[in-house]
Amino acid sequence: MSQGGTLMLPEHNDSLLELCRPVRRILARVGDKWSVMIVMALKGGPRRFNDIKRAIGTISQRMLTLTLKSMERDGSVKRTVYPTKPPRVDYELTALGHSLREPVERLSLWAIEHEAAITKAQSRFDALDPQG
Amino acid sequence: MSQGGTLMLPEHNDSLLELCRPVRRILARVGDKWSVMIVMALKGGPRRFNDIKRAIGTISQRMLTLTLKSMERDGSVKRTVYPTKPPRVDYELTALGHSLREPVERLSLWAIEHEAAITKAQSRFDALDPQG
DNA sequence: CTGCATCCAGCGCGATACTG
DNA sequence: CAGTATCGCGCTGGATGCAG
Repeated sequence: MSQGGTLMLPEHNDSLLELCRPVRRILARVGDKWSVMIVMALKGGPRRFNDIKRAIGTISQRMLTLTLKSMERDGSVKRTVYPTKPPRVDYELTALGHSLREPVERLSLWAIEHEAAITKAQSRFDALDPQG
Repeated sequence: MSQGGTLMLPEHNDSLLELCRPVRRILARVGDKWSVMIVMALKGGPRRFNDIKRAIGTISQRMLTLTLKSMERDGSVKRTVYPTKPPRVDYELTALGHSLREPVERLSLWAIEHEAAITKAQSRFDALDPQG
């Protein structure tokens, strides 16, 4: 679905807020500190653990492991172990993971487009409301 | 921008990950526990503080205040005080706030569409990996 | 190379009580 | 009705060390 034009969410009644729970669950995943970076890093195809780690640069090993595992649990990342020596583990987006890319990139574009406006609004706000 | 078809984010090189920082900042906002629910609640027009609170139902007064304030700071919510007695305060989405609705709803639709698949993937994963 | 366990600091957020 | 202040718990996430 989500064909061409209009979006089909209901108006602001309370049943809408019921819908928000799964949405929130997902957004919490996507909005956590690293998921989006990982989606981006895996955009071009399979990558190895330390390759991803280097690409992101500032992520700790712990958080990379944890985030990858929860994304694997969600079914958006596939983990493949090659029993070589030393071991090699590849991660890649599943179909579900790739389908997530589009809305995520849309939100990313929004963020990039409006970053300046937001920063400016914040400065203005902080000027009027010194440490409020 | 974000005209019709394809998205224009760069491929998975490292400069992309630079872009991720502002994106992450925004997603952290959007992905926090309440922002989306508030965007949804304000979708139809201005609402009063306790009206929003009732609509969401489970939000604490503290978090509603804090989230509204940070959204106001971001420039996505406008706060209007009517000096009546008792006081009345309306909150509404600004143009920026409304522009956020579209990508947020897109992600919401994704979440709704794929919730079942995700839940199923999680069950399957948990079955294979008992409390791992 | 990959990835788990442990320890620990910080803050997100809810509960509660109080003000104009 | 709208908003602030305080307290406390639990989770997030970084650092470090160990193991296959």
